[in-house]
Amino acid sequence: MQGKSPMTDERAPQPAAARATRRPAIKIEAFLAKLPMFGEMSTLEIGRVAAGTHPLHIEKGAPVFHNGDPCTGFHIVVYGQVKLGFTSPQGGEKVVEIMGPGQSFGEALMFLERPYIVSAHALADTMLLHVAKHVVFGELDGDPVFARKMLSGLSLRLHGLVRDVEAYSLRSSAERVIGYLLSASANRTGEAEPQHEVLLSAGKSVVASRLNMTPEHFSRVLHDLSTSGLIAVEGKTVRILDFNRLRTHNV
Amino acid sequence: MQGKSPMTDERAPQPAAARATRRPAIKIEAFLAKLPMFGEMSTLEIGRVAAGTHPLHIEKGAPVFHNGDPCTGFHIVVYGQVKLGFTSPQGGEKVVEIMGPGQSFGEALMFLERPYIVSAHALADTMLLHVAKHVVFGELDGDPVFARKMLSGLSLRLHGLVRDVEAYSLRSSAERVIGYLLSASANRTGEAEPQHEVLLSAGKSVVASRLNMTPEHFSRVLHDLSTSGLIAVEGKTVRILDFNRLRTHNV
DNA sequence: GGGTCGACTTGATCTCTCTCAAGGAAACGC
DNA sequence: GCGTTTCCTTGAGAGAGATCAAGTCGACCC
Repeated sequence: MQGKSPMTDERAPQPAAARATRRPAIKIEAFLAKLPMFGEMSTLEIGRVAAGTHPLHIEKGAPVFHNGDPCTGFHIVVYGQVKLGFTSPQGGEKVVEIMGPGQSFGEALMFLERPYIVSAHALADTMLLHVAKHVVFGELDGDPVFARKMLSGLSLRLHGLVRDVEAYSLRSSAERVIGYLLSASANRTGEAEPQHEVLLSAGKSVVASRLNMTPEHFSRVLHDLSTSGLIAVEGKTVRILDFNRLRTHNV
Repeated sequence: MQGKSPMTDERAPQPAAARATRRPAIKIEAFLAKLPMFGEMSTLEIGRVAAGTHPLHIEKGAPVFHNGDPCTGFHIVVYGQVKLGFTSPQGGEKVVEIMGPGQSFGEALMFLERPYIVSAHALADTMLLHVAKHVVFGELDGDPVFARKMLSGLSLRLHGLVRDVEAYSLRSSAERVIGYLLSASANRTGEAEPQHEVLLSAGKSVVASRLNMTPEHFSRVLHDLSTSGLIAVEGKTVRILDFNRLRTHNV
């Protein structure tokens, strides 16, 4: 669920002082070239894309954009973390996705030429790249490989969303929590052993909202799973004690 | 929510006898050319696409594909109606989308090269066109306009799904029903007056599942709205009596 | 016409999850 | 160190919606 960071790891934050004073002066071209989306582009193309790109530094808690803002391109996370979510008129919030380094968001809206329907906020001090719409459209015209990658990217997002809809509709909260833990523990780099230690990708309230439940209920589910000896929770770290029983746990 | 039919209207079913004996021998090229997706293609291109297309007739209730089946292309509804949904191991079902004439489904899976995660069943006697994957991939390479349309199509689907997630998470069932009625009543052809009569796009149980609620509960909500004088239900027809009060109805 | 089948409605009850309200506990600032 | 703030946990109660079980209605079929 969490992308692999090509530049930095949000899980090992630098001291606040370093963050505030020395912002890593990244090489945009080099960064872009490592992303799957631009993976097979020529240096010429990468250069053109980089020219239409500008960096954004967003402080923890600050918005990247709001529901209703016009969309002028899409964003890529360099370091830090961004949450995408809705706010209901009554004050409720629902987190749709948590994006980490190397992940991008806002492509779909860009193609639709509509304003955003979600808002985005930084969960940590974050650096983003904003890629202007016209650059993407320009490259799309001459580069079928890029078009294919873009299509794959959107399809993947769509696939994930459909899975979410399934989870929200057909699974109980406990099942969603278990699913989250198992997928977070899955080794991203291949078929290897799943990790026994899982680090929650954000604060518990945010994860709870992502899983469509209240923080209170999330806390209780975690507690129940601990009591049953399936996991052990310590802060943001969850140790999975029994994969098999966790997978087959009834509610 | 329901696409406009370029060929026929599923809401005015022909007599069963006619359906069974005379299947309209449609001209594939002409049909494809009317779809937004292929709208600006040359006759040459349309011809190539048509050559990679084959028609499917699915009886009411029969499956188009199942969860887990490999994906060899995507489908377009010519006439009839198809529901996309999950089935839970415990027997529950959740309808994700109801597709009518002119609408297509399965593109995302095609780009991902993964098996289906939903299943598709015909809700009426239905004709589909199956467009082979390789044809799409071929045209994509040489036709940036087509690529753009494909990207728009996927983005639109993504957008709809995000809206669904918002509705499931932040809105009550009554609000979802109201939202469904209002969007079904919206005049698709422009900014004109909304329709006062809405025809449910499928049987009530299917619509209920689409809205993430049980048939019983859907029935009760409809009943309540009727009692409040906001709508009048007669079979599959819902007459909207008071748009303003319906829009602002509290729960 | 009566029978059967499927779709819908209505009622009674249950339960999962949310809400509200406090109480800890770790993180941050000074 | 100590207060303050923010985050998380725990408890008690309420509510939206699900489930289970009949019952009604209309369409279709001999």
